[in-house]
Amino acid sequence: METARIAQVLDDMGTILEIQGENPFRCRAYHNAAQTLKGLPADLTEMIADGSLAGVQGIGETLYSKIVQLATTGQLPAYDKLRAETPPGLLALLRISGIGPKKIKALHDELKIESLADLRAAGEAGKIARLKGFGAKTEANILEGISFVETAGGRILQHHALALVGPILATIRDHPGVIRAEPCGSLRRRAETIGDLDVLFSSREPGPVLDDFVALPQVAKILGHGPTKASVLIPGFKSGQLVQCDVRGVQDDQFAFALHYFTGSKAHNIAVRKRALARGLSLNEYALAGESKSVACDSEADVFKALDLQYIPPELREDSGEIDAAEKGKIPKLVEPADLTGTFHCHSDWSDGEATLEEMAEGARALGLEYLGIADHSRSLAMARGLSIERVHEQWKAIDALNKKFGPGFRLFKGTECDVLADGSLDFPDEVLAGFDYVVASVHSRFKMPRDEMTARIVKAISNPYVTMLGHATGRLLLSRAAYEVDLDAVIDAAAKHDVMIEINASPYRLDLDATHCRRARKKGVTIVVNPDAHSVAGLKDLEYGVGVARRAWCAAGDLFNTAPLSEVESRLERLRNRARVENAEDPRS
DNA sequence: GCCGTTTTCGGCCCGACTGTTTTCAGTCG
Repeated sequence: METARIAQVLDDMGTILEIQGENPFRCRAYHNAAQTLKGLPADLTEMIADGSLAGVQGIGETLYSKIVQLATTGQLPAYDKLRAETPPGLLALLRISGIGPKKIKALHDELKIESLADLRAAGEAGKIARLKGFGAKTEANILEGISFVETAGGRILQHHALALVGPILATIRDHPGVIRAEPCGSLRRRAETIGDLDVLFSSREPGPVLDDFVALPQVAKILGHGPTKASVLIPGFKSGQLVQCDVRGVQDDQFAFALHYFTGSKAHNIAVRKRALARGLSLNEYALAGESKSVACDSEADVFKALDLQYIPPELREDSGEIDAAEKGKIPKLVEPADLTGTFHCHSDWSDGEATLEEMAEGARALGLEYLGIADHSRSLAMARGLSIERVHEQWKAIDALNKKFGPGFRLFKGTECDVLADGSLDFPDEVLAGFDYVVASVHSRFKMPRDEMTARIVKAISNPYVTMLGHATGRLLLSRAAYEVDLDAVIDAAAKHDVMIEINASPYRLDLDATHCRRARKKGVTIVVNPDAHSVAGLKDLEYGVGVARRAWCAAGDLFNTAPLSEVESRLERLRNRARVENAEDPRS
């Protein structure tokens, strides 16, 4: 069974145990193990084989054997038993804000509620308000919560979250009483998608700032409003969608602690708190203090330092080895947007892009890049106006002319986003591929292929010596289309073997390869390249989202191909092309 | 269910806010 699926099973088990009223720490152990599995440093199967899984913190004897059983047989009787005991509809009730395991258990025990539909019926009949511990308000909130999960809820994409939080942050920063304000939460950690928006500010008097915040015109509903914290719903980008925004105010000498606390992740916070406790200190969102003393910190770096840790950037705070690394001073200097020297996977109006070659080049120069690779679609992708071989030759001439015009100092590269056909062959013959400076191989068709076939297809494409890099490795569209079935570890191994780079597709709709696999690919020696998949000049700016993924994957500037100066990029591409020529010359078929 | 240089039992992160209470449980982050 897939690691992600195993994590899901453990998560569900923890939740069912909660609803059954089990010891909360036992439940948490399941949730923690699920979290740990998602951030595992290597392939689960390998870690079972080499015994390293047994040493992982938080996975004891019991969970170890359950995980191994799931991984090898795909079955777990204990899970089947739990599911049989608990109506499946009960888990869905957790999505209602304000409803937790205790309330679900009470509703199930007292009213025989087994689904959202049951809950709605009970609420409309006024039965919920009569239960002990419930009341009229709770009943109204539950009914509202049901319509919320059915229509408005759900996560949002990073660029949408930024667009929503921008005006709120600006309003708060403009408030005369505000000293500092920052977005935190998953947005600051640059998570792939964002659940809700979190903003922290410092002020001697937070109350009036919050009063102004909840009075903002975009606020559709106030969920809570106290002297230091307020939660509201604001309209998102899909019609009817509402997004939760939480704002917290603290005193300025508390800001560093609060910023760390509200940035999370939860797992990271727990681990850091435990570390504080081991040093006789207690860490919360206001202070780091022991019995007799309190440690003043003006920045997060001070907080980490007080715990004998190197500064840990928000992107690494997932409790996936960062605390160990920080203790040993092994946190890398993460890549930054300014480190990028150019990028490769971009489209022009020769295929489905909006801008001309020259406009794209000027856009890249305006961002301070030294080179830009144009990789328009190949001939099979008619829908995206894929280029015929004839058009490819014409485009090369156009690029040559532009490069002559630009002179030294900037260069357009001739690339192609070449379709990987169903059998793993490429959409252009080798003699055409040989004329490009580089080749991005991407899958755009037959997404429903069985896993083995899809893996073999991509591995075969990667083994073509003309392929320079693999485009959007899983084809996923965040929040709208699942990844195709593929064994990414096999793909990563093949990329390492054939010296093929793997792209981080920086489009906020894709972010593909993801950070977890990207980190694994790096460990196996695969070179990473951040590409915006830009279809317009504005799309080039998506590079920053790709850098976010690279940072979450622990990448330093040197781990990426497109941080090297133009001359080095040219010579490496040249070397890779020569490799292809030599291999083909040795091939008895040619 | 996990864990251990105050250890093999007895802990396990902690505070704000809400709604139900009449001092607190549940939920959330």
